[in-house]
Amino acid sequence: MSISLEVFGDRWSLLIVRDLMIRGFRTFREFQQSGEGIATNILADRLRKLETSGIISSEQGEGDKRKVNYRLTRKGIDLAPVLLELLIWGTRHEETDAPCAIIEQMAKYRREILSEVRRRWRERDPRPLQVNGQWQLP
Amino acid sequence: MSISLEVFGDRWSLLIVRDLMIRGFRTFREFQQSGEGIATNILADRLRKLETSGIISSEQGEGDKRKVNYRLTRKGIDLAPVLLELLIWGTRHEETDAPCAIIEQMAKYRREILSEVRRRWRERDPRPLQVNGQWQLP
DNA sequence: TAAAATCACTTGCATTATGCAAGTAATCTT
DNA sequence: AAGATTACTTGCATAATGCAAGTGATTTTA
Repeated sequence: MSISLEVFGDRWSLLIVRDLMIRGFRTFREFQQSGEGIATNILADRLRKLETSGIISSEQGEGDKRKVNYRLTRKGIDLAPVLLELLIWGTRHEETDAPCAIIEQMAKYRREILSEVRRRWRERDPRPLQVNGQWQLP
Repeated sequence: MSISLEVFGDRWSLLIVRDLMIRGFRTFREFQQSGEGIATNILADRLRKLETSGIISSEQGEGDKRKVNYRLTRKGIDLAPVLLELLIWGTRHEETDAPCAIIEQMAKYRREILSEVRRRWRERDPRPLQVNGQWQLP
């Protein structure tokens, strides 16, 4: 009934979740340089809040100990259907340059996309699922 | 690919959309008194922005000319799948007091809920679809 | 039919959040 | 050993939000 404000009441949090889920981001640096233009203090704050609310987790990078790897939790990856519907909606109503075929494809292959999102999460596959608008399905 | 910031980058807009979609809200007053605690200036601003971005429309109330009736546009009602997935997610992960049965029911009856949401929108049926957590399906 | 109430807002101001640039500590590379 | 990289923090200006009160158009009440 209520809507989680820690993810949806904020300008940046959902973008972070999306980048973890489909762009394969892992580190602070990747978020910072992604071109969205989030300030580093805000990024740090949002990562902290997402962790506090159980949507992401963090662990020190193995190998390079400076790095911190962020990852969606189970609760976080369960946002996949929400995000997918949102992307379909956005593609349908916002992007004027998206061909109808792509929209229909996304809607048609919901299941396949979702199962691939989940597979990559489970197996910690870091490859981005969407590369300039194209879904990388198996 | 991108996420609409006029709806999802903000604390209030999505709540307004939800209230239009499943609580059957129509007027300024209803939003204001809904208990969420939105300030009237912010409410006015968000309604204006949602209208500007084509998600809601407004018209003068017939009968009482003081009233303004807000309504989702086609673009707005197309957010139904997003919102439903979000409610399912929220019920599953936030509300500790929600029985599993209700979650399963929501997930199972996606289609029915969506088609009822759309029917009520088409026919301008003002009854709330959810009354204290219970879906009012036909 | 005049006064009070209702409705959808607006205005002014204090508080809070955000953005920006610079800085820091730990680790890693050269 | 010096410089670069990483994940942040800090200080401060700017923008957004919240609060209380006010406005004008209508509608209801006495």
